[in-house]
Amino acid sequence: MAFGKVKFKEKCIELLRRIPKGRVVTYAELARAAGNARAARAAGMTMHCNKRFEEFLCFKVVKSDGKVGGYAFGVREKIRRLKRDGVEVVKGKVDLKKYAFTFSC
DNA sequence: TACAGGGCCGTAC
DNA sequence: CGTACGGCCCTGT
Repeated sequence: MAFGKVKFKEKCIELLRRIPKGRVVTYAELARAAGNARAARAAGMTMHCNKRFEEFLCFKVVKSDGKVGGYAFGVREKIRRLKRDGVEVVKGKVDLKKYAFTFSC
């Protein structure tokens, strides 16, 4: 809302765009990179509300447990996009050990 | 300014 | 491994 501060939302977008192909990040990591490690919840909701990101990169964001979580267009679509990106999704979950990406890297 | 919603997280049992 | 509880945060009206 404020104009002076960098919106958490905008920050998330920037981060999402930095995610390499075939990689995913957790809401926690995203929120953390955005500035607040505890804003994981808000991070996901923020995207959902906007659901108009550059290319709906929100599909690259999953839960800390590896579950794909939710998606504005449906989990089904989210999984499809992840697979198309090279991320293997099994039982609605992703191997964070393989695809988890950190902005600190 | 205040309220409520929400795609969550981490811990505990 | 699954469910349950509480807590933290951001955005929109």
